[in-house]
Amino acid sequence: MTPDAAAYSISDLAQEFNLTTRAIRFYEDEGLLQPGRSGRRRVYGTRDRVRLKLIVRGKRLGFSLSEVRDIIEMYDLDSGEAGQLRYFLEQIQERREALEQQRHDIDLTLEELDNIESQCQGRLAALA
Amino acid sequence: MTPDAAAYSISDLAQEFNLTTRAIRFYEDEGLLQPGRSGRRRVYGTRDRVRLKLIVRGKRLGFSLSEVRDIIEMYDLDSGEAGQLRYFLEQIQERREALEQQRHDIDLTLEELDNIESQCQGRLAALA
DNA sequence: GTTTCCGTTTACGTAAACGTCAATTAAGGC
DNA sequence: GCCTTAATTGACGTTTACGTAAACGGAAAC
Repeated sequence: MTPDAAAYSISDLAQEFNLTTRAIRFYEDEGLLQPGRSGRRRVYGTRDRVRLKLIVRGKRLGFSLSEVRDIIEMYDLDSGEAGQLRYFLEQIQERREALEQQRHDIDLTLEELDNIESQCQGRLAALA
Repeated sequence: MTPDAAAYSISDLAQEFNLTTRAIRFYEDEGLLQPGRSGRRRVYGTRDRVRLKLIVRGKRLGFSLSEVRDIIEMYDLDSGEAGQLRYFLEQIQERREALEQQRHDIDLTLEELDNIESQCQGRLAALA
């Protein structure tokens, strides 16, 4: 008994992740999802749900779909070959550096927002 | 004497920020930059350099150019009106929340990268 | 004085990520 | 049986963010 009995329709997932069904089908065309079929209808399982979660998170981080695909493929590593593994490790390191750069950018931007906010507050107070 | 004597050519900035001149002109078309002219040639000052820095940072964070424009406009607040100020404060809060969400996403992704890396390392060690 | 090198302008091209029909199908409600 | 509603497929349209090619301008090198 697999605990993977969960099944979702396309609109279930569209609602949950605030996406359009068109977008979800598009992700499938791009090879990011592989739902089953019940007749002609798509049936999504836990695996695809997890992938969708990765997709929307990736999008929030500004990743392109092909970058998201790269990341997803990292999760699916069944390549036992050493060369592949080393390559993966490189990729992981690159991603990590990019993400740390992003976090730094975020911190800078947040600081600047603080400054701007202070100025706004100051002016607002001056109008009182 | 303003300390704003700094002047850059388009290719200076292109090189510094690793952009094409085409991109920089495009940003000007979009109203994000307002270089001066010496004859027909564009001359960029400190102000535009700062803006370019904001642009590339914004792009690293996945912002669209119009979102970057919104942010840049926040820096240029000379609106003394209270309504405007309150509106700005709202915008700032929205941005802040989005950025904090991003940072959370980054942390999640970094954790997962750690897991994947461990698995990779493990398999690699198993091959030795 | 002409080659060389930037820079400019204009315009068309393009890839990514969907949106938006339109036509069709299948399933459920009554 | 019919109607509504959700889902599918296919095709074309759209926006963003530039790329690329063509044709010209001016200044500097030689």
